Amino acid sequence: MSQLDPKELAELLSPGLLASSSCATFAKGARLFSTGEKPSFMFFVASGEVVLERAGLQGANVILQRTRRGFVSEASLQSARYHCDGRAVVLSQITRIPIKSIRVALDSDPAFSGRWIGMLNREVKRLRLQCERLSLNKVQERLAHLLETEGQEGRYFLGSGVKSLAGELGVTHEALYRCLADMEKKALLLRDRGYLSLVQSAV
Amino acid sequence: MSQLDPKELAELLSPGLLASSSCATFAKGARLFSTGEKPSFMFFVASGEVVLERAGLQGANVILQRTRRGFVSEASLQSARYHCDGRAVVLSQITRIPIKSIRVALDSDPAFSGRWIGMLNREVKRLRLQCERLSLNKVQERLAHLLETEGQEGRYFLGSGVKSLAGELGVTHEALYRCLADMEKKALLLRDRGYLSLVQSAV
DNA sequence: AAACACGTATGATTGAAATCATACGGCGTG
DNA sequence: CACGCCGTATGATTTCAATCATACGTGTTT
Repeated sequence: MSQLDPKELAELLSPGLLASSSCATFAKGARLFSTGEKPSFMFFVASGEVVLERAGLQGANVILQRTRRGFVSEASLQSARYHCDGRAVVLSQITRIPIKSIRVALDSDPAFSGRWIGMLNREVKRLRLQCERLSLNKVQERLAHLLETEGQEGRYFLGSGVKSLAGELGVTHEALYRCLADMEKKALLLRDRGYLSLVQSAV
Repeated sequence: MSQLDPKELAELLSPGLLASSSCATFAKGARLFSTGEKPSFMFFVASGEVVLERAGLQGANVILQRTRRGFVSEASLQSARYHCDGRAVVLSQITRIPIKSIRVALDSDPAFSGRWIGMLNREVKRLRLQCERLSLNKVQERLAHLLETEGQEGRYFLGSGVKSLAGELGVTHEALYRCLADMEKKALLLRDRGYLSLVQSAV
């Protein structure tokens, strides 16, 4: 889930690891892995969008994470089984790196394992921010928080639609549509070709 | 924030690191660190309770994390500045490990850095679970999820009171009091000397 | 072309938690 | 001891999001 771009992926991995990795295309809706499977690859999303989801207690799927660029399920490195499903929600380019090779590299290449730790640290921070966001109780607050923390200068790309974003924010799509319409009407938000931009002094 | 007990701390650290670490007692309310400070220690909570908090947009403090046992703010390892406050909410025993020593050990001891990565992986998983929990929209669901995922066989220790737990669940203390009373009345929950236990078939 | 699925969008109703208010008991302190 | 502070606890009211319903446009499939 880290916010790495492909260039950063090359910087993170050692040349050997980069060589042992392969690319694959996943169609919209395709599974990367399923709950209970034994992890054998680390997945890096180069383009498209992948979600981690779990069946909720009442049957509704809960999105654990949504990744447009970066690693999916880093923790699978040391897990015997997946604890959630990984699925591409749009056509996605995925780099797959054998987990075995990563384990070897972590053991033998201190520089690489330092970079790996840095990636995990950033991920921990990101997740803490997401927890903070989900503990806000108004849709508008959550959206503003997302735009402030995840956007580039308050500008955020709405890749795979409002419904997907609603899931990430932990609200229904209806509530998010209303919130977007409200904020636009009040000139707190701009929508422009798939981008959301926060206008000054929006709370 | 990892769920390590003190024995696990000794297992995680190398002997040299363990030797360079020191213990300290923090009074209720005492600051471990403040936003903007330069990190110089890693803090491990041996007993008591520490929260990471940030001033919310409206002034109310948002709890990013609550730790009764385990590391606080692992990401400070590579951060120039703290991005939140660390505070003991009850009298706490804290082990402090110089960040410089940890950096040295990570560079020179592959076995240690492997254990460190494992700790970070567990933390990432824990945070994903917390996000999942916060995306549930009923208090009872969040509480049940907490007890199922964080408790020992559905048994969860209510260390520093209901108010603190309410903050962690992202609900008001009033709502949590009502939820506890309701569930007790319906015999879905047992409260016993500071422990919460889930009775079978509670959703 | 017709039928369909799906994302977008908005209206009406309901329900649950936030908010505001009040009260009680323990604990520490002047 | 009396006072205030804080956590606990519950009642009353408000508010906001969930839910249910409907409609429109687009792209795909038959």
